[in-house]
Amino acid sequence: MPKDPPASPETALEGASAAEPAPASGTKDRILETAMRLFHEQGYNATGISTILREAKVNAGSLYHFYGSKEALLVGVLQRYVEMLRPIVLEPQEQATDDPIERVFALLAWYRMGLEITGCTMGCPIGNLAIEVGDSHPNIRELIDLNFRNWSRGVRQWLDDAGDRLPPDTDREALSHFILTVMEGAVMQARASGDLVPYDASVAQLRSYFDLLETAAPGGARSRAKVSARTEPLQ
Amino acid sequence: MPKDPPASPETALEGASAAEPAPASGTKDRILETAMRLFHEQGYNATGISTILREAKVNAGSLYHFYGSKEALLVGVLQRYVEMLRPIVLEPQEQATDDPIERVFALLAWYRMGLEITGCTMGCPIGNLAIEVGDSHPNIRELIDLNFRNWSRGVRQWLDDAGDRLPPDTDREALSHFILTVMEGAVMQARASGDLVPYDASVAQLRSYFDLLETAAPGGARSRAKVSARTEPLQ
DNA sequence: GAGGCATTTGAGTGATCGATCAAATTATCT
DNA sequence: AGATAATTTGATCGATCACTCAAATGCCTC
Repeated sequence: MPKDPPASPETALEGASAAEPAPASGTKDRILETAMRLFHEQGYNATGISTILREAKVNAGSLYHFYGSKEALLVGVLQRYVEMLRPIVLEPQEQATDDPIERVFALLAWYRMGLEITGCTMGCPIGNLAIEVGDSHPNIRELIDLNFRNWSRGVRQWLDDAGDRLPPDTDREALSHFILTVMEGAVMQARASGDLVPYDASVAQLRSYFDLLETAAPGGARSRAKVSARTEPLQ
Repeated sequence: MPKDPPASPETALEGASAAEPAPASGTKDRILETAMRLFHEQGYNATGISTILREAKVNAGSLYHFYGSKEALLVGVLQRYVEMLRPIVLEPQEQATDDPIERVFALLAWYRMGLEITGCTMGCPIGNLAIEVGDSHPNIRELIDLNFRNWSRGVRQWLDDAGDRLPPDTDREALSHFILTVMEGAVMQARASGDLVPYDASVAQLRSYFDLLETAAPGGARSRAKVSARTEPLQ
């Protein structure tokens, strides 16, 4: 059973503020968090500096004192996401369950919660930026890639932890990329359709894939309780 | 063996122009095709009307004679994509192979070609718009969704054609959404990483899933030639 | 409390945004 | 040819864009 209900994706961001020893102003953090929220809600290009200034209650000079340009602000946002990945995204799932494979699906359920709360309007902030500004400047693309690679590496650790529940020749590196692929693609489709049906369908297919993999693993076909009839070995 | 090499995703667009009885000007088409290309290359928000005007060699008044606003132009682009889906995207794969499941992977190989040609800088134009402008206005979201639903429906037809090569209780509707999910997510990751590795990894995992499904199908484990060791029933 | 540095103020920069419109031109039809 | 409609021209609109900067204010140390 779950140990601890993880915070929703949309409320989890605030929790990362008080981590550092409160370095003076707070203005810089307010700018960063406002930019993070607006970039997520509206996208990077659609978010004007003036909107950030208004919502963060900051003057233009202050923003440009801390961040030399809008792009530098984006870099700051992406660096923050790198910092937040483990404590906000991965660790809550590790708290939620000890089962390494269930952690994968707990993570997918966490993103589902983000979709549900926003009525399928806001997707993965990194994925959004990957598509909108992914190839504008090299260091930005690399920061987005870093977020993705860390995400996949975290999932990959879980897959490694699953041991012989997966077939020994399973390409766990590829499988971890695949899981990120499924999450991002499913979120995109949920936003386009305006409901969670395609998201749930994709997660269900991924679950079916894992069931088949576990059935094929040396651990045996009986390791999991509810394996659908179609995953039985030949009758 | 393949019957006919399908045109690449990046050159296929031009072929759809001469379909109609050449209705006068050509200006409208030139505007639409230029907008289609620029939205794909740069995104919707990052593309200025002035750029479209310059590259299409058209004056502002002409554009606004045909399209009342930038958003109306986007609607025109999305409608064009709806028209192009079957002749440009789906039918070439049906020409390429008769095997319904191989058509799925031929389609994925087609998108891979688009990534390869552009050096992993341009993704799926619909997916890009889904994320960037997906929830700006309802009719736009619906047009994007229409593109996705038609895409999935086409794939779903192939899955139906596969008959008993898939387990009878397979949720083919969900599986067709899943395939779109994998394509879009894999394209996103390829753009972020700047190479095709995560794309190929995701497609390989999807292939592995299909192998497992086919093995579990009543048609039997021996229907396909090269099934990896891990897909064997219990040893 | 004086000096020095970080931060904040907020008016203002030129550039570009999407969009407008009257006039000129071209095409279509009688 | 003449009338009517469709299309094209291109200057121009106000709004907003990302951004600058000199001056004012706060904060810390000595």
